[in-house]
Amino acid sequence: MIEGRVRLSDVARIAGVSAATVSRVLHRPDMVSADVCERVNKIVEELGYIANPAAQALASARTNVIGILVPSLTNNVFADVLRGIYTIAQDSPYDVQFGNTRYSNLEEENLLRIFLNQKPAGLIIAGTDQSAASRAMLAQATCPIVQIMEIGEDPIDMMVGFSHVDGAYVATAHLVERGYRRIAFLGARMDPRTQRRLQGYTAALERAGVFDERLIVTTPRASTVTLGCELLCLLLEKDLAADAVFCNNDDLALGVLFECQRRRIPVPSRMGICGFNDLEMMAVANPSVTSVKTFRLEMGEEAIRILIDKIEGRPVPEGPIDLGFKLVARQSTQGLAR
Amino acid sequence: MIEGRVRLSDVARIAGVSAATVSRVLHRPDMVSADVCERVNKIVEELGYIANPAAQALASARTNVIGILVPSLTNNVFADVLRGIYTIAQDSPYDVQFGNTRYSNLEEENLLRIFLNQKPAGLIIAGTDQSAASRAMLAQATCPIVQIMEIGEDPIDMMVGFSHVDGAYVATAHLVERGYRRIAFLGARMDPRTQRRLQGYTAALERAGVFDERLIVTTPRASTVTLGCELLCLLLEKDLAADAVFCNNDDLALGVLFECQRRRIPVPSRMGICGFNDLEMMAVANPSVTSVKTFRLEMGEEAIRILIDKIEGRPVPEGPIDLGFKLVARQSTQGLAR
DNA sequence: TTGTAAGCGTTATCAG
DNA sequence: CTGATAACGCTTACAA
Repeated sequence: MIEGRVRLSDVARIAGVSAATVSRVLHRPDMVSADVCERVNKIVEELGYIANPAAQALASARTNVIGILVPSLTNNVFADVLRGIYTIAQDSPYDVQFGNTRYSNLEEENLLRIFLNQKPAGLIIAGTDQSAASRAMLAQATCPIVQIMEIGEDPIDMMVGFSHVDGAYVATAHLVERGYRRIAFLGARMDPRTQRRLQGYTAALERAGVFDERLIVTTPRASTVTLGCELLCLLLEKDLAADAVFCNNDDLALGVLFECQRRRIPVPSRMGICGFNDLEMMAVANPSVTSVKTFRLEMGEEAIRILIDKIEGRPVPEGPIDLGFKLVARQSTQGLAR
Repeated sequence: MIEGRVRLSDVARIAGVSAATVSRVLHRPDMVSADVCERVNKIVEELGYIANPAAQALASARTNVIGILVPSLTNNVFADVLRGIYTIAQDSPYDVQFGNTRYSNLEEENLLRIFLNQKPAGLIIAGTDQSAASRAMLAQATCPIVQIMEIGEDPIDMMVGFSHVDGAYVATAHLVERGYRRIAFLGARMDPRTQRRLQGYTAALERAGVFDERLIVTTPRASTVTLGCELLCLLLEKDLAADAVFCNNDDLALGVLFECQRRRIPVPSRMGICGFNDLEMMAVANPSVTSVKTFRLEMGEEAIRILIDKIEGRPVPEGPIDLGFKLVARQSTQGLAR
């Protein structure tokens, strides 16, 4: 038994070869004769040798770390994206390391500095609204980078997402098409993606000639179901004869549904409700709630897939990858009572 | 301007001191004269020097990484715990690194091997049901370890959690006390903590003399709101005159509520519903849903707090830390119609 | 209080 | 195809 950790040199000594050879067996087996390869592998196995990542990183000036920068780790939406990333990363030689920017450009810069300092193999970063400082750091980075969640102007490198403006536009147009006219917007957090949804909402209503700015109710607070209840209360207090709400996300929509039930406001005959993201529960709520399905899992999977492809020198699709969205019309927007 | 990354030696050269001194300024400022200290710090600042973590780890044979091993990163419950951990870790010199064991002992072993190989500063691991192999590895580890989520027998090192058996017992006893008699158990995933909740449920009903094994409906699938609907359907199909359900968690409970609404089964007058964890939305559902509040954020915070205390040699509480739980009775268990 | 110098465990260059 | 040997950037006795 070897005292302490098993090192490369231990494997080498026991296999009767040099450390360099063991290293080659592990990284470039094609450069080593088959029998040496096999013998070394057996000993690696027997000894349970695991490379010291610090030494590897130091010697090779690179790591197998893929850094992920998102504004929240726990929010349903990002949780799904992370799950997608994780799924693919599991079967790859890369370790993912998550950083939580907490919706702050400053925190993003700090994390970026730390991550980049580790010479990561690649980087995934949420959104397209990085600060100038972050942009500068990213521009200097030598590793591939994928921006996720949105599709936008001048990608830093690669990009996979969808148009929040269009998603909101389609949802709002659907409400108009179902006969709703006094359509409110309920928004929480008001991060860049929420702002874009507000844009889409506005565009759709202006096009239909029924836009009324007073129907927009927002808050910087993080969205929760409870907050959905509260925002609906705020809206109703304004007494603007709202007959539908487009919610920035499904948590709010569910809260609106609960609050309507509590106030005996019939959904959808007196109040239409549309959410965003299409969380699993929207389909089974009662009434079921219309939402805009987004492909969060797929976004994570695709992002890390093309990132790894690029890291390993394989060809990747040209230009931003638009995963789109899908309006899922359900009971909650079936139209007003006639 | 220095080409490439700024190294310790660059700082040393410009400050006119040795590399060792710079290292001391950064780690043991008390060993260095005040003015040298100040001068070095200024240059570190100016140059934007950030230590190469790989070199640090290699030279010092330790890291500032705290490893976190949980069965899921996205499940609401763990998401909250992780958030608590993150909050505290942010203001510490430690980096947290998450590992997802996906409810598998085997994956846990593999991750443990990888983590331990990095000589982490500390480890947080969910649950008390580690495999023999994992236990052995943990026993050999030289860093402090905190087991979270549960309180149980022979802690490996430190422990912070609560009793799932007791939580379920109290919830079930509450249903009995409110007059329900045909109380079903709906459980998903059936991980160790769910099993213990089932134990508590069973104990409470046996004590009340109303235990009926046929009322237990479980599935290995992961819990979702949709699954709550499905499990209730399964239960009702059995035609056992169930008059209440204790759900393994709040997702299921919400699904049960929706399904009851759909089937026009009045809650709570014909069907009582109790969840577990007390997610934010339970309070605003309609009717509001009774649940067992658990202190997930606090669990994460406390776990990493005592871990860091121990790492840094400060005294830590003796024995497991029981954070308890709290039954929150709401409309959904107000009793049967008389 | 400060500097010198020897590693830490790999990888990579260059011969052979 | 394989083996020496010199980095990689930092920490830490040990000396001064």
